[in-house]
Amino acid sequence: MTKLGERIRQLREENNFLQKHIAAQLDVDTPMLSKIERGERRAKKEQVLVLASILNVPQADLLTLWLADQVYEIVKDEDVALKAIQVAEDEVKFKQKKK
Amino acid sequence: MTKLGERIRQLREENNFLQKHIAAQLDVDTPMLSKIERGERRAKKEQVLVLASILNVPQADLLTLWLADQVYEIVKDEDVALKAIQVAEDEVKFKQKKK
DNA sequence: GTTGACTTGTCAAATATTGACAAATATAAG
DNA sequence: CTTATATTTGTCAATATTTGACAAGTCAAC
Repeated sequence: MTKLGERIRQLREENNFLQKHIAAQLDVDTPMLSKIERGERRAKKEQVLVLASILNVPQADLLTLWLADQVYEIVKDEDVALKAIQVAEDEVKFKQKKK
Repeated sequence: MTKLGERIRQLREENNFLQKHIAAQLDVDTPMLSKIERGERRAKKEQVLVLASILNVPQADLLTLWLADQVYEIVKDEDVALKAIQVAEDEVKFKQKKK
């Protein structure tokens, strides 16, 4: 289960959309959307943006979940997961300052 | 430049080892080690463990940098980088609690 | 038992990553 | 300047991973 997939499904159901409907706009078949919702496949960034517009939420919201899923996937089985995330976070903060 | 690559080079120079020497123990050629040090190629996890033992530092230290590099690579160009990292961090913390 | 929504499994095609090599550059020594 | 050693750069085929598409499956409502 991915954060993004869960959120997409939640929003889709709130809006009473069928997978068929969303999938068509993403230009994939329903099995693919099903897999994205269940976290079996990763959406493309471009698809995340389209999803945000279909589901009427800010792009940043879904992009955040999309990235968070990828980060989590990398560290999830590691003892040093938290430490690694914090090192990366520090670097992001450092680079942002410089900008 | 990656955190891991910089650290490897630093440790290698502190110990006066040549790339040739380290590369042999990693079972790669020196161009490959050069690229790992400069962050042009990613080391395998197994190689990171060997590096820790060659360079006499705790495995966790290098693994942390190795993971942090990967996390940073994912989020580095994104506006929501920080938020995404924090979401992932929350999930790591949550899962750790459950264990 | 037919329909509609969704899921599962499989596969080849597209894409990305890897390791190896030759060649280039850099540095230092004689 | 020429040689020797260390490191870097560029390229390429081999390998691995990801992707999209399809057929077939489950499940629930009717």
